[in-house]
This record gives sequence, structure tokens and C-alpha cells, in this order.
Amino acid sequence: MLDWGVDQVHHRNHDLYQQQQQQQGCRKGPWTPEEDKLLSEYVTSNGEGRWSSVAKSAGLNRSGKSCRLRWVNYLRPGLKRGQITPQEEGIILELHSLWGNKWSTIARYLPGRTDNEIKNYWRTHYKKKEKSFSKQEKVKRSRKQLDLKPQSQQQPQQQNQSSQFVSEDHKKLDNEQNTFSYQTSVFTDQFHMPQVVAATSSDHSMMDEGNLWGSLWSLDDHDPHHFGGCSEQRTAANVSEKFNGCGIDAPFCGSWDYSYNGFNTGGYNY
DNA sequence: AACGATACCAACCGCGTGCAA
DNA sequence: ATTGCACGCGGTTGGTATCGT
Repeated sequence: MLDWGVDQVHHRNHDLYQQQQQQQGCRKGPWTPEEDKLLSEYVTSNGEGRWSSVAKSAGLNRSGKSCRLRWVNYLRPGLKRGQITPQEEGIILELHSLWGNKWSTIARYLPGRTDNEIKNYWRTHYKKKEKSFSKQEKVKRSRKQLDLKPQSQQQPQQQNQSSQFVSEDHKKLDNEQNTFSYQTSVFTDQFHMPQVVAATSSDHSMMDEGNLWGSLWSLDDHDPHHFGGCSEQRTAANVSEKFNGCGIDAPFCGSWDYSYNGFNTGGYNY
């Protein structure tokens, strides 16, 4: 107990030290093209070594941390630029339903995308809906606590409001790509995921908040050590199996060809 | 055209973890 | 076993672009 506290103090002091070091003349803020050039040239020819020394050796007045971040999120070869595709969105939704905010884990299934990118995308597109849902959940719960009878006339209204969210999004996707009206459900069905994220029907009304957000957050909590009902490892292995079962190599169990214009499913069409 | 609201994204920060000395 | 250090992750912030009024 006490050790933990001491350790925390130790780490805090160390961080403060690091901060001081970094503040002594280390550049911050947006990277210039010149800095990018220096960093990518150095890392390309020397590889990703110790980032603090990379910064020095490359002649950059940046912290190692900043260099690593810039490389990983922006300069690294093979990074995909541009909008998240509906297919990728489906994968993000599905994997987020399994693992929650494990952005780096999710990113492994989206070659060319960074955890930062996925995190930003999620926050931009889904955080609001989550908030909105949790507000509505609170209302429902407080009603329950007050022992109010379910208001059969009000409930459908709530459902309609929330299903608008999802269905509007997916309607939009329908317009963009006819074959991908319910990407999460397709993904789920095809890989036989244990947690169903969305309705498997073409009926938009089934995509209500209960189905979507309920499954996103109603992760199995029988075992507190498990994440989303199963350990992260087990889940990753599970997903890997599913990918392989469909003739798709998961990134950590084989090669992942992403020379695609969009998500290369390895001959697997969504 | 001007202004405020909102969306998007790059970068930063704090913390936990792993590893070597 | 302890300490020092580096790395990686997730959360957050702040700047810029875009949209709506």
C-alpha cells in the first residue's frame, strides 16, 4: 500500500524532471515540413531506435516522445490517409463493442490507421450518441428507482428518437454504398461474434439504442478480470480465428495485404 | 460579409508498464 | 528488491476548417 504511494511519488517526480528537461528548449506544437523531413530521413535510414536519441541524432529540437508520436501517427510508411470507409467504420464499431476504448488493439485490425485516428473518429462520430444515450438511461433508471410504471406511451418515443441517430447514419451509408447498409451486423453475422452489436435485419427500427448501445456497453461482467466478457487475449485470439476462418489474415497471425482502395477483405465481400 | 457553432484532427499530457542496471 | 529510464496507451486540449444563420 505504502509502496504504491511511494512509487507514485517517484514516478511523479520523474515526470516532473522529464517535463523540466523537455521544457528547456524543446520545441512544441505543429511540426514543420523541415522537421518532418529530418525525422523521416533519420528513421528511414537508422530505424526506430531510442526515441530520445533519435531526436538528438536527427538534429531535432523535440522530445523523444514528440518524435515517436509524429512518426507513428503521421510519417510512418503505409499510413492510410483520407476518410474512414464504411467498412472500416463497421470494424471499429464491432471491435469497440468487444474491447471498449482499446484503440491500439482496434487499430491492429485496421492497417494503415493509427490508434489516434480511430480514437478521434470514434469521439467525433459516436461520443455524442453515447452521451445522449446515457442521459436517457439515467432518466429510465431514475424512473425505476422512483418505482414509476413504465410509460408505454413515452418509451416508444424515446426509442424513436434514438433510432433516428443510428438509422440516419446507416441510411447515409446506404446512399454511399448500397451493399453496406448495416455493416456492423454483417460483420457480426459473418464472423459469428458472440456479442451482437446491431440488428441483423434490414428493418431500421431494430437498430434502436438498446440494441446498439446496450450491446456496446453491456459487456459481460461476470469476471472482473475479463474485458467485454472475455480476456483481451482470448478475444483477440477469437477474432483472429474468425478472420482466418474466412480466409482473412488477422494482422498478428499472418500477412495483411492492404494494397486496397478501401478495406481489402481478402476476397471477402461485405 | 461577419460571426458563432460545430466538426475534425494533430499534438500534448499523465500514467502504467516493462526492462535493464 | 529497488531504481532509473524509455516506451506505449488512453484521455484531453487547442488550432483550423467548415457550416449555418
